[in-house]
Amino acid sequence: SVYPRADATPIHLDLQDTELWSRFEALSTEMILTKGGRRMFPVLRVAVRGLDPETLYDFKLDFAPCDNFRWRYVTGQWQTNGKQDITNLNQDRRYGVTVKGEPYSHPKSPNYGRFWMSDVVEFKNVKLTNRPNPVKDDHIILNSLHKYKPRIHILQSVSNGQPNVLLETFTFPLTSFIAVTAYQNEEITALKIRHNPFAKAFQEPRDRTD
Amino acid sequence: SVYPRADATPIHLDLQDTELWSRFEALSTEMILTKGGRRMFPVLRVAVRGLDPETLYDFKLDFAPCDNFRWRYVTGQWQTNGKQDITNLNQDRRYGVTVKGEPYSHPKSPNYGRFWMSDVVEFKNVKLTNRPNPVKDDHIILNSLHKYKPRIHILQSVSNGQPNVLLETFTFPLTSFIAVTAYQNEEITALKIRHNPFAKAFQEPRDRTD
DNA sequence: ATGTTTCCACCTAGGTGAAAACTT
DNA sequence: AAGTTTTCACCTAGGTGGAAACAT
Repeated sequence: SVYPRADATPIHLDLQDTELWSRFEALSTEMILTKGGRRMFPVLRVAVRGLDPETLYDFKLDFAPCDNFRWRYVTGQWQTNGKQDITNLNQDRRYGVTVKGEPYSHPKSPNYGRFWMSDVVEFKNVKLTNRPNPVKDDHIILNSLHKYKPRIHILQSVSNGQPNVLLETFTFPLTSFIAVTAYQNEEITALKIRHNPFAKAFQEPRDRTD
Repeated sequence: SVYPRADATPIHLDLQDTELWSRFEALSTEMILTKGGRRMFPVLRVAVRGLDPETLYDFKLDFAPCDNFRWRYVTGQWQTNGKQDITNLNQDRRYGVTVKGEPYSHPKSPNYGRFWMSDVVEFKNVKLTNRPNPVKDDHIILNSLHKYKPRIHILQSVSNGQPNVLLETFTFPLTSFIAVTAYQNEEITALKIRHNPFAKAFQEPRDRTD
């Protein structure tokens, strides 16, 4: 049995770190794919409002293709190949156009609205890969040199053998990116190194004004 | 509304690593308390059977006092002080005799029976402390030189504002221990160093027969 | 030519018991 | 004397981009 929403408050997700995302977006964000799976940086983080505190939800993440092109980086610019490439798309009954495989389920799913709203929800452990059949369920398969936008799906968790109910899907245009196996734009590399603590080995000392 | 159990299958928890626990138990197990919280070693791990796959459960862990004594280690033996010490006990309406504070909630709670039964449930991140008011909710307060036995509580997660229903409590006598701020029995220290990978710095090379 | 894979040094993050300092 | 607290070197575990090797 599905719990009806207690009220008509709209569900609202506030993307965090918008200033950082904007700096990447201004350069065209790139995300690395590896066989073993690579985390996203920046991490997709959202503050949540408008859930029923006592209802159970799943949070899921996937990546919708922004277009049907293959992209290339030439003379400092991202360009499309000109021709469409639809071999990597498929249609999912539940979520619409997306990529192969299941969406990534936030590891705290299922949980109550009260929990999801109590702190920023972050997808820091999802890993992007180009391996066709990843071993772990925290891996999402993407195609290199294709452009994607992250989507968060909120489902009402009903169980009792019934499929969960998709309540709403949120997309975050500011966080769209081109998947790559090696960084193309060296300004992107520099921005990753500057802000990702795990890349500290590559930081050069910098003055305090930036 | 509470889901009735689908059948009368008894819930069953199988303690894992019983051989290792036995070796500690034979020496009287000790667990370290620190201000910042210390993990247990060995880790409490159980295989679960008999849950309804589609019903939602919480798994909780706490520590029941084995007695009302304060213990001391003299001339290679653990002895009671002789006098009772009841200042550190209190009574909890839901769980019976236990220690101060809330039980530790397994971080995957709430989840479906199907999930809990799909793999061994391990409480590797719970931390034992003697700090009166721990900052984190993964800390459990114990009293040094007192003896405890771990208990796992299985609750049916109902939410909708109602309190969860305690279905059953399991105790694991083989895993009982005396809480200490420094190891007393050097054979316990040696056994910890031999089997805990984080203590590898203190391992001496040993032959392959043990 | 273009794109991918592997291996690596160098980090983050945090779990060990030892030993010395401290408390009562 | 007995027990606690702090600091530390040394680990586990795993996330970075670079660079060279590899593939097509």
